[in-house]
Amino acid sequence: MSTQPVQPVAPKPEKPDEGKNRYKPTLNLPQTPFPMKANLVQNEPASVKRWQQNGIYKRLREERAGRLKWVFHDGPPYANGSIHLGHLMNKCLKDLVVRMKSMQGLDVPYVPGWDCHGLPIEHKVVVDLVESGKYEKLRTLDQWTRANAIRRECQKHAEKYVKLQSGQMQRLLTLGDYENPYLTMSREYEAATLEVLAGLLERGLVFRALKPVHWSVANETALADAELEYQDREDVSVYVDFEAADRGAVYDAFGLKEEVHAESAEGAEEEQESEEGEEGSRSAAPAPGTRPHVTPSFMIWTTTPWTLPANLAIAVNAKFEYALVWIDGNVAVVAKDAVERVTKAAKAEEVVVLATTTGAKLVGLKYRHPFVSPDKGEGAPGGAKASRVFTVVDAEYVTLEDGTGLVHTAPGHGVEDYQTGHRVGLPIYCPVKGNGAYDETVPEWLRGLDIWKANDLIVKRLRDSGHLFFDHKFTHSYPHDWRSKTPVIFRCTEQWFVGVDISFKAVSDQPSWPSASLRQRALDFVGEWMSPSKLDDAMRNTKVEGPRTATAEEIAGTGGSPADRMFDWHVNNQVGFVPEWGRNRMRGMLATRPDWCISRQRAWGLPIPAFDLPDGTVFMTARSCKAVADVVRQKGADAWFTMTPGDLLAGYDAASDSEAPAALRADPSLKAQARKGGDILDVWFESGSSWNAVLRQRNLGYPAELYLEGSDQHRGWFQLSLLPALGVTGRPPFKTILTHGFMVDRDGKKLSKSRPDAARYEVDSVCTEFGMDVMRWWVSSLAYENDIKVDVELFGLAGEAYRKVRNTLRFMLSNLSDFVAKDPSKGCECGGFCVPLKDIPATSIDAWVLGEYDRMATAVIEAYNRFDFQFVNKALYDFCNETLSATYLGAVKDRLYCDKADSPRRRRTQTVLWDLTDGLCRLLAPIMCHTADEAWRALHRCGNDDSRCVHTAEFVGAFGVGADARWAGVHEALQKAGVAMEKAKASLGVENPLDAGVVLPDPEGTLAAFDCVDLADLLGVSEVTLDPGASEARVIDLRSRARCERSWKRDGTVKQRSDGGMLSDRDAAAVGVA
RNA sequence: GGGCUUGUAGCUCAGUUGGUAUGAGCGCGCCCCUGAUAAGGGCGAGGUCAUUGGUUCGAGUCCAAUCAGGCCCA
Repeated sequence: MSTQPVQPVAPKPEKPDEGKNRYKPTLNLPQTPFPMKANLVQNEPASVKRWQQNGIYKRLREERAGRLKWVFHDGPPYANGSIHLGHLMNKCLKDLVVRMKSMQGLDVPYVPGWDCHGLPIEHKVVVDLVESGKYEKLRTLDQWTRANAIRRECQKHAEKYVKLQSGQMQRLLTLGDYENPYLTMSREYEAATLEVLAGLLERGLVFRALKPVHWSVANETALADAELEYQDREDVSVYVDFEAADRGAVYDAFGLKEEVHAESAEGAEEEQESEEGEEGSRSAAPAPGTRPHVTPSFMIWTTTPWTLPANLAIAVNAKFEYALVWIDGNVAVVAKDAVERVTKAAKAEEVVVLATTTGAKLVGLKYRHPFVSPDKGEGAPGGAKASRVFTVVDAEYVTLEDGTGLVHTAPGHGVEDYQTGHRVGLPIYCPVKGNGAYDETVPEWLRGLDIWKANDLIVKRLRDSGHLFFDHKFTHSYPHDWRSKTPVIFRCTEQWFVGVDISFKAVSDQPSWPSASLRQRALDFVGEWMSPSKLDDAMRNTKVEGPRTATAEEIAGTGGSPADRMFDWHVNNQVGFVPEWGRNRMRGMLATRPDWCISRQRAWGLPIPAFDLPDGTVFMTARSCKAVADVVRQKGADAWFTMTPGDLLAGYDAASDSEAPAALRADPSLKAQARKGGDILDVWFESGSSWNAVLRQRNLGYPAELYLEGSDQHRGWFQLSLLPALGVTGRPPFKTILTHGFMVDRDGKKLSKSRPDAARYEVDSVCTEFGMDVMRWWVSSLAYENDIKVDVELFGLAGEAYRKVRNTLRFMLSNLSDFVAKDPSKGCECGGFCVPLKDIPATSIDAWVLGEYDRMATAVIEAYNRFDFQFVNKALYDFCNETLSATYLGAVKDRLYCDKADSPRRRRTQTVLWDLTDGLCRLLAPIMCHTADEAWRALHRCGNDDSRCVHTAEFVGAFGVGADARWAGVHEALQKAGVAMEKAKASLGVENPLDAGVVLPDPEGTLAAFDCVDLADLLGVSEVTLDPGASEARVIDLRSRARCERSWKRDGTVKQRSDGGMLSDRDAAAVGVA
């Protein structure tokens, strides 16, 4: 225990004016049921419930029916797992857009949706089935029944997460048609997606081609990246010499001159004889810079010798330097920087670099395949021009980290190889069948052989023929099929594509369509980058266009006609981008994107309605696709798995379909013998069809005004919506694209799920710790176009700002407890205590604050319309903090408290407070939906049964009370006086402003037009007087003057009254004493 | 490695067509009020504008390179 003596606490000296509180009961002190503590955790869900019960979304749509339409379209999140902070921000930004447009009197439909198909769900479901042992049973079923069983499980999974996420998103206080969301797995949606596919087929944009995919030999199926497991595996690494077909050309490329001397003729003969190798005549290395009498080779490296039969090219990097090296009697081309590594590994003895050259010089040189002879019918059909001769090509992806800098290229067995093959016009050759055995196009000794067994055979063959420079076994990480645990291979399979460079085919209903390709059309609509000033001009000169359902003039009574201020990024028929640099980004991606592979070999998705005819032709036309779409609309995509081809095509008349295969047209009954294809559509095709499945199918309006997603969607949803929409409708599905950035941690690094405090960043957790209105305030404060830093500290900051705004509202409400308003928007002429706004003098402090509101609200609405929520946030905060809390409310406190309750001056101020609170709640409503509604309902005295709601109201852009233009000068003078007051504190010892008076200089007589009591109240002093002769503000110590016991002012009128109290004239009148 | 993009006070951000950083809010420090009170108000301190080089009479602003991040590709 402390032994320090306890100091007796001296009783506080009684203040001289003990009777200070004597008049307190006579004051009009603030009073309100609107609590300081928000208790958002309980109250927000209550608001959500009330909005749901009152059907706010539906009511809003009904009230706005006939107004100008503004269609926002939601990109579907994936129906898997709980939502995270990224969803929170994304959905809140969307909600801000929907609400702020709605509050400008526009009709803004918003249908939330979910992406339901796809691998992540199927994968999860199959893992669960395997773990529970049910999968083994499924294996015994046929392909279609098994798929159907898996699909049923997937559907249950998707439904579960749609429900979960829907609840979570509504907890974010977002407003939308949650009763009728769109699901990509619903029948109507699926049918609409197939109609998009049919539209593309009609224009001739869909085709079938080979593409390498990860292939499981064990299960004979294609695998997605998520289905790969990396395991260690021992393989053979081989360095193979591919002989040059024209030795002279190679030496020329290295700048080695033909040596002209006596033996040259003889030497030439020797060369011809030694074609098969010089193993017997190992000569000494020639001097560097001289041309050896040996045929050089291109040395490649591979760890998959089984792909060598499919070799169609050697790739080099044009930028690298390559060496011509003498290695123990052979001459090989190897990247200069790889020479030492390669020869050391092979323990070569004599290594001499004879010359070097750039990769660019090697491009176009010819080489011979070591064992494939096209002239014997081996190899790719039409692959080699002459016997065994192939070409060296350039490829940027060639590196020096492994191998020789020369890359064995088999377009049928690798993604990069495929792209290179595509680029230089090689066939996509894959001599390996689905079961992992070679087909009939390989050399005889390999035919029918399993590729893994062929590895050793090929190595032996190369060694025997002298083409093997070096080989060794090594262990590396290699992809395996997650289910069978067997190694996967790259294998070309037939896939469906949407071609981006195909000219459009004319169709009957749009005969005049230009034939430009999808890529060209997309680039045209994305357009060129615009400088900020050019963009500004363009926007100024562009009038709003689109599917008007009402003219701007028809939007009556929307105060200040927001339509006049409508801000449209969509100009010159080009898509608008927010931020503008998105245009460049998208442009670059469109310019370089490959054809779109739209087929997948899975069960959980929308089937591609293609059929194999008995003669082996694959058949899918626009009309057959539509016929299946009709079936899907009735029965869902499951019909594909349960119905027969004949039934699926029952509504299809092949005889009248000019696109149908000839055999089918001749004999339409063949369709009964067709076999259903096993491919499903890429899920991106489904979400990329939402403009049709949602906007057009539900008659919401097309195109959408805005798509809003993360910037990753420039490649994803934006682009993959744009392409099909252009193919089918000829127009982009959106007028403007808005992108936001991604969340990073406090150090600007990518967020990791394993961060130690991850639990605090769960959506549920931030909702409980901070409340959604705080989180929404945080979202509105973000510079969302860049990376977004997330940190609980920042949420705390948002919480403080929230409390500031809340307290400002509370203070205003608390001063309206005795105020009865009668719809001030109609001029306050009927009953109530409202003072008509037109009666407010321009020089009054009330006119000033209304003028400030007009300025703020106008700027805020403009900022809303350019999606600059950060500006909105700041403007609203500053208005609450500076204009109201620090300035106006501080100044009018005295009259609110001390004036007689029904004095005209007090009622005037209350009128203004009422209007400000009402207007402010509306402007805040898109951001803090719960609190704005809570305050607005408190203002309007809504009881529990009253369904009125701020969210169906509209913004008040301006009250139109002109404030005197000289107010700016007044505030400047007051600012200076404030600084003088600070100084006076020290010099005069006046600490309480009410103990002071201020003499303001007024050389031009400007201030004389204003009420000195207003000025005194703004400064917080007891009295302001003017001095036209002064140049600086002067502070006067008024402590010798009597002080009003009620208002504490020393205004010079204070004297003893009939009740014995010291009161000023105003207070005496208010209390009713003489 | 490529395309797009970010880097201004401790923190979040303004900084218009190049012309001295009047920067703003929060936080921090000092003070006032106690009739907005787990509130309200006033004043003040804080920055070599990521680094380096260039263009210019003059650069946070234009150009180039570098460093550290982000998204999408490879």
